[in-house]
Amino acid sequence: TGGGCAVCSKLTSVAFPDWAYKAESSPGSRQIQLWHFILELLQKEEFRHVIAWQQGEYGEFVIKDPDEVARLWGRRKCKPQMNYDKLSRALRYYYNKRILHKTKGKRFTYKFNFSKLIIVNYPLWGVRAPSPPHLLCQLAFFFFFFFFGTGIQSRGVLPLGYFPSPFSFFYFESESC
DNA sequence: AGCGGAACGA
DNA sequence: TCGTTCCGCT
Repeated sequence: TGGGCAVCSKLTSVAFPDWAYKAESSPGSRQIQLWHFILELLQKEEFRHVIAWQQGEYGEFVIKDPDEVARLWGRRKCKPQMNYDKLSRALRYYYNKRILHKTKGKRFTYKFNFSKLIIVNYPLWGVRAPSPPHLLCQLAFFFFFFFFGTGIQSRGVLPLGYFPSPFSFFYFESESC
């Protein structure tokens, strides 16, 4: 069912669905989710040749090497039989959840719905890193995306590379298969 | 390449 | 619930 997060609700007066705030991949918590993993790869320069942000629109990314992304995802989930066909099916389930959508006409290109993702996840950020600077930054982003929504055109004001950094708290290198 | 139904499972 | 696996269709 819908569910709701007490902390989120206090900060925003809105109850979010379960998937939105149960974002942790920390020990004892739930497993990593695919869109976290995608964000993680996007964040690291060493994977630029595999997956990268697309210039032009915020949140849009291109999978340059589908086989490699699938291999990496399979390794993380201990699913050696993973391939792009299966991975892309998982991505397609995000369409209805409004986490992602497909950029039509552009091969291997998808776009994050950042307005939704960041709004629902930034309150969580405050729980984990409640220091004043973080809170301020978090609130700034919150209102930025609240008012500007998802269809923001990149004008070079905010470098694309800066974008995924707020998500770094999601990820913890770990685990072996 | 991309889509979405169906069965399945942890 | 979030994929994984498989697959027919476009």
